[in-house]
Amino acid sequence: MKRLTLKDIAKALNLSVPTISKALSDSHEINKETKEKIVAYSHEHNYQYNALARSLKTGKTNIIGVIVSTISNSFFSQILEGIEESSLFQQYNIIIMQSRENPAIEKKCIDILYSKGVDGILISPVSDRANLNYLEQLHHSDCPIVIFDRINNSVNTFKIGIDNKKAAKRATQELIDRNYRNILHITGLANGVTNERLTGFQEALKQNKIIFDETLLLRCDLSQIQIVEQQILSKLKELEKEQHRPDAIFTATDLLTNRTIGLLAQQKIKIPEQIALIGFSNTNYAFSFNPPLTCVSQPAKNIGKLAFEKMIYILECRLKKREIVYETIELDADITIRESI
Amino acid sequence: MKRLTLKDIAKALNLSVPTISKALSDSHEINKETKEKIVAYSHEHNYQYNALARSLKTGKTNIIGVIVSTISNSFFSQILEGIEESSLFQQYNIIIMQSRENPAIEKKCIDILYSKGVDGILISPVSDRANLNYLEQLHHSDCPIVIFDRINNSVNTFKIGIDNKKAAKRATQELIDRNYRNILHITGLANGVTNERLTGFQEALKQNKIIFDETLLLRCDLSQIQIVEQQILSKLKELEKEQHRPDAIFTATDLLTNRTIGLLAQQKIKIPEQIALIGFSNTNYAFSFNPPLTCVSQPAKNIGKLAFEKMIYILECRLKKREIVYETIELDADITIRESI
DNA sequence: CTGTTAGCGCATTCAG
DNA sequence: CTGAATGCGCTAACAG
Repeated sequence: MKRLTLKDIAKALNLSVPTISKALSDSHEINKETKEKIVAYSHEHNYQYNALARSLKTGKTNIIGVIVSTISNSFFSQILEGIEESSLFQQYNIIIMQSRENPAIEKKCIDILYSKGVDGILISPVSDRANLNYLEQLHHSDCPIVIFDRINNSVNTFKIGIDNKKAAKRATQELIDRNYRNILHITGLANGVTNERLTGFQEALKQNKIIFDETLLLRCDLSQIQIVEQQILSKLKELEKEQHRPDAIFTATDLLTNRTIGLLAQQKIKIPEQIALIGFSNTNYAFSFNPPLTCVSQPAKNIGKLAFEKMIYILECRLKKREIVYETIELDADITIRESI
Repeated sequence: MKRLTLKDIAKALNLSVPTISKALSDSHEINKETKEKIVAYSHEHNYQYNALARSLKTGKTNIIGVIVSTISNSFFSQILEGIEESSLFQQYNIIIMQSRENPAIEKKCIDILYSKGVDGILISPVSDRANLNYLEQLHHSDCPIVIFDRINNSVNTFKIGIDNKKAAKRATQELIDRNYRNILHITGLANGVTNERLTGFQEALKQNKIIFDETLLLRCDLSQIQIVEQQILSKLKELEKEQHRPDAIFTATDLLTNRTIGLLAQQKIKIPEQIALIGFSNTNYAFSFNPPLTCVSQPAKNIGKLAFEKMIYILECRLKKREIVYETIELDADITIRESI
């Protein structure tokens, strides 16, 4: 069984191709009875229009490309769910690609999406530099870009994320309010998001007249889980040895929070009695942790939803030749108090 | 800046469109120097071929469609990661869609993917019936199908999943070996996968001469999380009241495992001292749970990888007009022993 | 109301 | 080695 085309239907019903096309798009130009005949036939034979041909003709694919670093990261998968949900609603589809924290792969993803003729690209960029010029250039030609999550850059478009500094500051303040003073901050290697969180952490300390202690800062290489665990463990041991055990830990990413809680359990260090823990975490599992985790969770699904909606807005404006005023939207992250601090 | 086409390049270099086309695909027909000139120009101006036009011409999109029920479910997001990884390797791209456990949406997803001209579809079908005839029909025409995860159906194609009965039987046996006898099985409403797990559970009981007790079976409506929690709670209370508290729980899905562990903590029921717990769980977080969770975890990423590879195999065979012998591959699920039983 | 013509961008004949 | 002609399936402009 080969794929049915307008031509096939036209031949079968002794009509012309454009007539079929118009009938199926419910044009008022077509006689009611012929229309019904055509619709009936095409339903019966399960006609599906060829989106490639249509897009080639119309210049519109109704596909939005999405680039994240890792699909299975729960933060991103929640964003993706938000995007997918909105896209369904708007008759759009999405192509998802993974940049794997690698600028070269990211470039390739962008190129592929562009060659597929996506109507726009939603992206959480790998780095603060790398492909940003390229994205800017695309955005100002025929492929609009909306940036989410990692919004600390100069691209002139819509950017949706959270106020990381503020969220980190609040989390730190929660610890300080409970009289924790020696707070170990565990974060990733330099990148926009974690840097902002570090700043928030430091500001909270300063505001409370606590002097920032370099030894209470650990930067982990997040690319390999074993290295992360090893780094955290040796930091804990180092501090232990110097009789400088922190009374609380603030972890800057989901992964770090997760591993830290597991490692503390393994070392039989009781949370929060011996060390308190607050962290960024976007899993639904935080309440099942040991103990139930107090955490900062980002409105991930909503970030996805907003990013998608802004894209649609751009596409509409361009269609109607309307001026666009870009904004950067920083949503608030929730702090959920449970039992770990 | 408008998109560059072959025509633009041809005009700029005073050559014809076919010459450019051939040069860029590195055809031996083209003179080395002209080729270099063309390649240089197209690089400099960042030419990206129009995949729509190419696909329309060649009849191949190099896109594989993937349909899962929910992207953010960690089991599926791991499968997706496996698929994406393999697809990158093979120069394919994937379009991911969510069926949301709804046959009507599933049908729509299939139609959209077909209309986009995907070269094939990987799917974890919503139900054991619903769209299976349709899938079978597509598979035998021009859009091959590979089924993963929910493979308990009669479609004649490659099917990749795990042996659910076997895995459930092993998990149950682990409990029995530790002398738990009153085991509560919490599962979803009827579907292929959970039914098989139930069968495995019952077989293990039978083999150990334990009589299956209807009151120790709870079927939850997984579509709403609140309902799930309420159902579990009232079951626990009911059993409590009848002085029939189970000594162990076996949960059949990731979601159920997660909520159960949280609820038990909330009710101050100690695991495993008061009730032991083993469950299907595909999160990386199991070891951070309260207590670290003994669980059955499926080789999700590998399921995705295999499903994709089988699809490529089908496409190759069809191209070379080779006979295909379909198989159903049931991978083994690992049981990781931690501290909850 | 229906049909004719044209062209989206590309790859694939086949001439020259 | 290069170019002219053709068509993938569809829609849009126009003619009848």
